[in-house]
Amino acid sequence: MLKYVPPTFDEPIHQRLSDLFRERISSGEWNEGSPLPSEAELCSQHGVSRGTVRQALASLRGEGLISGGRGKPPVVARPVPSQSFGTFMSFTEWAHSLGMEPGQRTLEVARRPAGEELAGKMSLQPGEPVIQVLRLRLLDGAPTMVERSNFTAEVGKALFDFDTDSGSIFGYLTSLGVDLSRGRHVIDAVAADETDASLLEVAAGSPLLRERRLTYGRDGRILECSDDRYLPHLANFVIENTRQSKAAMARIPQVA
Amino acid sequence: MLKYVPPTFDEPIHQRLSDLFRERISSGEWNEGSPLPSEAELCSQHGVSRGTVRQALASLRGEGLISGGRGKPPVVARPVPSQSFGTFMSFTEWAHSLGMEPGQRTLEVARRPAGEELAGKMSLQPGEPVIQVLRLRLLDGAPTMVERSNFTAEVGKALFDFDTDSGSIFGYLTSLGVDLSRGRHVIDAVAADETDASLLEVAAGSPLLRERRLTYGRDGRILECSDDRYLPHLANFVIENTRQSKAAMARIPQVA
DNA sequence: GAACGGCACTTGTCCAGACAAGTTCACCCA
DNA sequence: TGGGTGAACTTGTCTGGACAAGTGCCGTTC
Repeated sequence: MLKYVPPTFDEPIHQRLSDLFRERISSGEWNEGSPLPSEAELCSQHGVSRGTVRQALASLRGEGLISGGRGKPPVVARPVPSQSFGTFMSFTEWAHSLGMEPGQRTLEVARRPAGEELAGKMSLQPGEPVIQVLRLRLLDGAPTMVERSNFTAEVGKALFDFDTDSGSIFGYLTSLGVDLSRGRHVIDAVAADETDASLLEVAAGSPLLRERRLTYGRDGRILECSDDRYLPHLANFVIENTRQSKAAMARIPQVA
Repeated sequence: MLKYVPPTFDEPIHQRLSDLFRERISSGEWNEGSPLPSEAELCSQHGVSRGTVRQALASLRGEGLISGGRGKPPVVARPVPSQSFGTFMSFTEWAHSLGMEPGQRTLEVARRPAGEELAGKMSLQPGEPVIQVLRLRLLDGAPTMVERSNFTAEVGKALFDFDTDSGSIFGYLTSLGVDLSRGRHVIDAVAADETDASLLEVAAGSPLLRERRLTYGRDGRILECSDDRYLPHLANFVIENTRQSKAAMARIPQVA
């Protein structure tokens, strides 16, 4: 075994290794179905103990990136659809990840007192002010989604200084240091109302794929409550699950 | 440290421990926000080495069930919505998990040659036989979902010996040793056609939440291709994601 | 040429130890 | 009484070792 290599950049070795292995997989250097180097080789190449290599590999196994059993090195598993927090939460970032041009047309930015229902959803008092934004979102110039967002006044006031036609509210708030930390998404279907129909250029009553989202800050407070309505032929949601790993998703009987 | 306890039931100790810990969390014995016993206590209680305890805890960390850092024992994290493979894949199992009565009415079980499109989806030759099942699914007697399933002939022929009005095809095939191993689900919205509308007792054109599923065997072959259409006020999908952990889900631009 | 057995190699499990980094509590001093 | 320091305790990281279970290849025998 080669000599001990101390951690650099304050990151533990096992994390650096797992990051490196992830990169090798995503770059195609280690491609689907191909075996990884043996543990002994990895220990030798990186000058670390077997336990450290195994810890890095365990992390990849937990993510479903590799699989295998005794006697043979692990192989790279089938890619599982997943998206980073930012790509999933931000339409703009999503469009860019597709190599498509995001667009937006703002219909309204308003400060209003929250009604009973909205206040309940956002854990606010009825009448408490919220900032509401209504936008049409486009992909490569095609109307794709109607977005109705409600932000707490504290967070949303910054939007009066932001050109909501320029792009991602998620990205802008994040750049201001707003810690948007967790999302909860409920997916269902609705009929296009008059506003939806007009903006999306479909008949009133057409089925739309609806995603209702609550976005939480680090302290668990709800910062955003939104309702996005997609043309279903332009956007879907895909998920995979296996016997070995639970999907962090559930089918629920009624709207929360 | 106490003496070595050999594994029983062919399951490694670390897995037995992580299963036990999961049970303690889901039963509420270790409830949200409360710290776990220290590693030293767990080692002592279970008569195992610290490495083994840490391996079990690492598994729970990877699932997001516990979190924490140096100097303090981990705490139980916020519950994340998730469902087991069986509960997500099987309407019957899902209903039972809700404490609701599942029901089904079979409209048809037929053996037919696969058309071009279906054959393509199922990696079959056009004209190759498939077994098609059309059923209405009910929750507590209320029409909830129209299910159109297509099985390979090899798997689906068993259904001619099964009373499809009695319950879960997924459960039945599994009991026959059919290894239904992985699912891929695409979620969108469609307008109810005449059949849907009539079965679900809604107006034609009403928005339905559609889940299209491919079910794979262990060897990666597609065994089932189905199209489930839910009344959106009776069933939704919920998912949560955080900056720390990717959701195994993606928004995609078009139907695969 | 095919089948079987043995051996070398591989991964999976579990143990033990050491050290670093972080937390908490008790005691002492101002 | 309050604040600071040190020690005990806790988790995180890394090392090394041993043994079991599984794989694959090579050699020998039929």
